[in-house]
This record gives sequence, structure tokens and C-alpha cells, in this order.
Amino acid sequence: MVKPNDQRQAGTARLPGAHDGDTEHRILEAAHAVFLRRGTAGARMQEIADEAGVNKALLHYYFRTKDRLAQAVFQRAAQQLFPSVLAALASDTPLEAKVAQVVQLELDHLTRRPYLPGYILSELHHHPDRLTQLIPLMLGVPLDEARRGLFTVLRHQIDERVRAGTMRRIAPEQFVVNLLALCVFPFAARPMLMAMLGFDAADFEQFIARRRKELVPFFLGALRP
Amino acid sequence: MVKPNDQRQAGTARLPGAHDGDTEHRILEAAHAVFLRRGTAGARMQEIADEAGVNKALLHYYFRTKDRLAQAVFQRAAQQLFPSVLAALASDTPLEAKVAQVVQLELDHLTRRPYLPGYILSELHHHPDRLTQLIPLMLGVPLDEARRGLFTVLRHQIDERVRAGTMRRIAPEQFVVNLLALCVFPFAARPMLMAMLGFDAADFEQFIARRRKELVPFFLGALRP
DNA sequence: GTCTATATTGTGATAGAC
DNA sequence: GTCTATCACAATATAGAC
Repeated sequence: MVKPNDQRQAGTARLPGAHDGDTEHRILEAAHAVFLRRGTAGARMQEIADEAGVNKALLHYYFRTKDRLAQAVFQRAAQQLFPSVLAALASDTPLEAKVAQVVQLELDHLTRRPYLPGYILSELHHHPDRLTQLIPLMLGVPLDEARRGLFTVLRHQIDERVRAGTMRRIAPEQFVVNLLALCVFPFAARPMLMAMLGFDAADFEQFIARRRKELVPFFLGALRP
Repeated sequence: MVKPNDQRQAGTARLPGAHDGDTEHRILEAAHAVFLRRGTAGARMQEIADEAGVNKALLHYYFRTKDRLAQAVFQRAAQQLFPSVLAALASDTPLEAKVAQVVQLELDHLTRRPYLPGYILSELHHHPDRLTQLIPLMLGVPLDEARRGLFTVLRHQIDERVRAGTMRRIAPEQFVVNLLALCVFPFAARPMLMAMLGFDAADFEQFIARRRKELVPFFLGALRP
């Protein structure tokens, strides 16, 4: 009388004991899906087990507690989102090309995973420390060193343009936040925007497709002297 | 052996039976604080009762269920955030002044309530319908009518500028999303940004103070032809 | 209206057979 | 490694005295 549905999902039915090589991985995938859908606090271990096609007890066998599983999922999610963008921002690519690169990278990625930003931001709101522990692991350098690297490169590139008279002065922190805001916000606010603008999923995708072309000129235009 | 702390908080101790006029209101305030801090799913009725200085049972007396209480809080929060901005966006104020007005309105408001955007976005992610029911109530007109009103005004104002050669063409939807993104994102992503940029609370406030001056030129600059 | 006490269910976690 | 069964307690909700 509890859950009438079979433990295994339709398309992914597996014979009991038929290790597909990695049960742990399947659990992590399922947890990822459920945590993103329900939020960490709203997620249930039972739902994750169902989605993974295994028993609840197995989640504890592999991850011990719900919190550890949540940490693992957050780490995975953060690794999908941060390293590529941070690397692009900190690279030696000329500033204008860098902006284009970040915009394309972000919109491509977030189009495929629209719920990632909302999850990351929400999770970080309730566990502000989860990221600081992680950045060194992802980038291979201490946190403050990563910051210094990123912002000295940017500051230098901006200074160059300002001296050449091709760009208005802007603090690198504001530069980064503005760029990320324009890329990420539409996804983080997706449900709100869809309600406000009267969009369905297809409208939203088209809206993003348009941004893909218009965002770079918009952003660079804002910095013209 | 459960919770060692008294039901009533230190500074707000009230005598039992001493109606301060409105217990229901005190509960709503407490619920607002707790829901914003923990998220709806993570919030506990006990914590809300403690914060309100009343018994758990009273929450059910006034609001019947946790979900109804959550709805009430969301409605309150949304009313603090949306009507003023939507009114400003839909007004007849010239476009440039309107941008300045929205930026000031948003940054002022969100500086005082930094956690509001995160809460609203997260809540909307898990209950996408909560807003559509609400907009008509807040604005006094049907949802699609509100949308039409907002976007026809904006489209008209933008067209005017484009014809005068003082502004690049942009879809009103992109206009609004860009403006909101630049205002709201820093608050929604506050914990992430503070970690990335190495900010403490004071740094963050200063960062926002700077945006207050720079955001309007940035945004309008992006629209120059 | 407000409280205490209790019912009832949900949920993370463990024990132990296979 | 995977399952079934169960524990222990947390959390929402209700009953009923005052």
C-alpha cells in the first residue's frame, strides 16, 4: 500500500545482482537527479533508491549518510560548472574573445543542465562552506591563490584596454559578476521568468538561443568608453 | 532532553496570554525568518514556534498545515519584491529614468533583505505555480493582461529610441531580463560570490554600493547604437 | 486563544540473512 | 554487494484541558 511502482524504472530495468560495472555510479546519478529536482532538504533517500533501481540500504552502504551523499552530489555538480568557466576567465585569451568564450561555454552548458544553477545557489545558501573546501580541490591551488590569479590577469587586461582608450574602467570583480549575472540568472530564475513572460519550454530555449548572439555585443557595448 | 532553550526568545519575552494584538502576525514574521533561513523543506514548525514565542500547536490553529503557512509566507515575500518593480517597469517614465529607478529600487530593497531573492527563486523552482496564482492578486489584473501592459509600454519606448537613433534594438523581454539579472543575481548568488571573491559582509555591501552608481551607465551604455 | 499531551506517519539509519 | 526487516526518532498534525 506504499509505493505501487516497481523499484526499477522502465527503460533501465536490471537483473538483481547484474552489476552493470558500477552501482555506486548509478546511485550518484540518481541522487543528482533527485537532489536537483527536490533540493537537498526536500529529497528522500527512498526516491533516490527507486530512481537508481536499488534498495535504500545500499545508499547507506556506499555513502553512509544522506549528508555525505549530498556532499558527493554537490561536488559533482560544482565540478560540472566551475572549473571550465574559471579556467576560461583566468586564461590569457584576449578580453573580447574571452567574453565570447565564457558566454558560449555557459549558455551551452546550462542549456543542457538548466537546473544546475538553481541547485548550486540554493545549496550554497544553506551550506556556504561547501564551496571554499572544494575550489582548491578543483583547481589544484589554494583558494586565495586562485583568486589572485584570476583577478590579476583580468585587471591587467582591463588596464590595457583602458590605456588604449578602447574600454571604460571597471573593477574586475564587477566585470565578472556582470558577465556571470547575464549568463546564469536566466537559468536560476527560469521558473520565475517563464511565469512572468508566459513562456513554455520551447519559448525559453529560443529566448536563450537569441541571447547566445546578443549577449556578447551587449556586454562589450556596455564597456565602450 | 530535547530542546533545552525556553520557548520564548530573550529579547521578546511575552507573558502567556498577553496578546500583543496579533499573534498571527508574529507567527508569520517568525515563519518568514525561518523559511528564508532554512528553505521551505528544511524549515521546522518547532523552530518557527520557538522564534515566535508560542507553542507549535498554535501554528496549526492559525494556518492549519505547514504548506498553508509556507504559501502565506511566499505571498508576503513576493509582495515585498514584485509589485514595486513591476509597477516601475510598466510606468510611463522615460526609459533612461526608468532604468535608474528600477536599479535604485532593487538595490535598496535587496540590501535590506539580501536573502529574499534566493528564497523566491528556490521556492519557485519547487512550486512553479505559486507565482502565476499570485500575480493577478498583486496587480489586480489577469496575468496575461499584466504581461501585455508591461511589454507593450516597453516595446513602444524602445522603438522610439531606436527610431531616434539613440538606442540599439533589443527585445523588451531581453531588456527586462538583463536589467533584473544585473540587479538581482549578486544577491541570489551572494554566498557563491563571497566565496569566489573572498568577501566578508562589509565587502559585499561596499560592492553593492559601487554597483548602485555604476550599473545604470553600464546598462544604458550597452544599449548605445 | 493558548497550552500540554499524544497520535500518526515519515525518514534516516542499522542488523543480519543471503 | 544486495536484499528484507526493523529500529529509533523526528516532524506534522490533532485532541482536549484550561
